[in-house]
Amino acid sequence: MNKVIQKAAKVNHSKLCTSLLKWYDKEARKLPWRIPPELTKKGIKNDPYKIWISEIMLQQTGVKTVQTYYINFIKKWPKIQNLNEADENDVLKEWSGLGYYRRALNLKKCAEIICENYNGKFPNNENELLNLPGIGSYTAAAIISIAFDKPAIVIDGNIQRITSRLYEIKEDLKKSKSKIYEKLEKIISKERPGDFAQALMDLGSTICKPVNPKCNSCPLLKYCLAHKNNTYKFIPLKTKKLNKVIKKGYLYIGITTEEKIILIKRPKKGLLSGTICPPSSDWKQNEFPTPKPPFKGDWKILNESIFHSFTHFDLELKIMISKINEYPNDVYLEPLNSSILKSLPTVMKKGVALVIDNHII
DNA sequence: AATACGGGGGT
DNA sequence: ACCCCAGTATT
Repeated sequence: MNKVIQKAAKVNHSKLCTSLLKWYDKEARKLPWRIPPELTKKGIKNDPYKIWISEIMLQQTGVKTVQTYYINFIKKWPKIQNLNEADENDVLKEWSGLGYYRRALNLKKCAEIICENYNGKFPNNENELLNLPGIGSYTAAAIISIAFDKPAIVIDGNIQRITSRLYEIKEDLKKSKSKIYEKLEKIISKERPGDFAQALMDLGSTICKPVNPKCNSCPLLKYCLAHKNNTYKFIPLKTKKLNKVIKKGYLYIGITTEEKIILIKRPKKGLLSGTICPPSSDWKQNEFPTPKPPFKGDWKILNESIFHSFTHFDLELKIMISKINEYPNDVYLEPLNSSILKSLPTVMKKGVALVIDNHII
C-alpha cells in the first residue's frame, strides 16, 4: 500500500472514532453502572468493583434483565469487602433467575482473591485480571477500558458484528477474530477508551442490531462497507443451529412434619452449580428414568408436569411429593410458601410454584 | 476446536 | 419456535 493511501486510511479511522464519540455524547444509554459521558469528561472515575459486577452479570445476559439484579446486588454488597464477607449461598440466592450460576461462585472466589492478595483493589493490567476466576479476555479488556479508562481491545458480540459489517468481513466469526482485532486496534480512541467501548455497545444494541439495523440513524454509515454493498443482512455469517433434545426426570418435594420443604445443595460442577434446590432425579433423554426418591416416604406423583428450556435441551419434570419423617442432617429446610421461590433457579421455581399454587400441601 | 453452562427478551 | 445476548472454563 502506498503512503498516500495509508495516510488517507489513518485519517478515516480517526474520523470514524470522532463520529462515534460524538454520537455517544448525545445518545448514550443511561445505565445504573455507567458514568455518563459528560461526567467522564470532567474526570469522574468509575468504581472497578461496580464495573466488574455489571460485566459479569452482562455475560450472555441482556441489559434489561441485568439492571434490577445489579441495583439489588450493589445495595446488598456495596464494596468488594462486603462481598468477600458474604455467604456463598446468599450470593447464589441473589443470583437466582440470572442463570449461569458458576458466575456467582466465581464472583465470590474472585472477591476473596482481590481482598486477600490485592488489598481490595483490582489490578489495572489485563494479564493479572485474566488470572482471576470468571474473568476472560472480554471482561479483562472491558475493565481496563471502562473502569480504568486505558486503551484495550474489547470484543463482544456487538463489537464483532459492527466491525464485521464496517469492513465487510465475510468469514465465520471463529476465523475472523484476529482480523476484527486488527481493525479495532486502528480505530479505538486513545483519549476516551472507556467511552469508545461503551459507545460501540450502545451502537450494537440500538442501531447496528443483528436484524433490521437502523442504518439511516447510524453515525458510521458512510464508513460501512456492508451497507455500501448491501451485504449487512448476511454479516456476520450465522453459524449452524443445533437440534435440541428433550430430557425427562423427577423433582422430589419432601415435606417435613413441620411443613418445611427439604432442599439440597447441588454439586459445584455441572448444571445449576452450587444452588440449593429440591432434590431431582437424573434427567434422561427421551424417557423418564426409574424413580428413586432420595428419602424414605409415601411418594405420590402429580398429574401435571413442568417444562423448562435450557440452552441445549428441553426438560420435562414430573413432581413427586411425600411427607418425610427422617432425612440426613446436611439438608436445608425452608417454609413452604411463596417467599422461597425468589431464591430458587427458574426451573425449580416452576416445580415448587406448582405445588404451592394448587394447594397440594 | 468443541462443548457445557440459564434465562429472558424480541420477532 | 426460533434467534439473540457486554463470555468463560474445561476438555
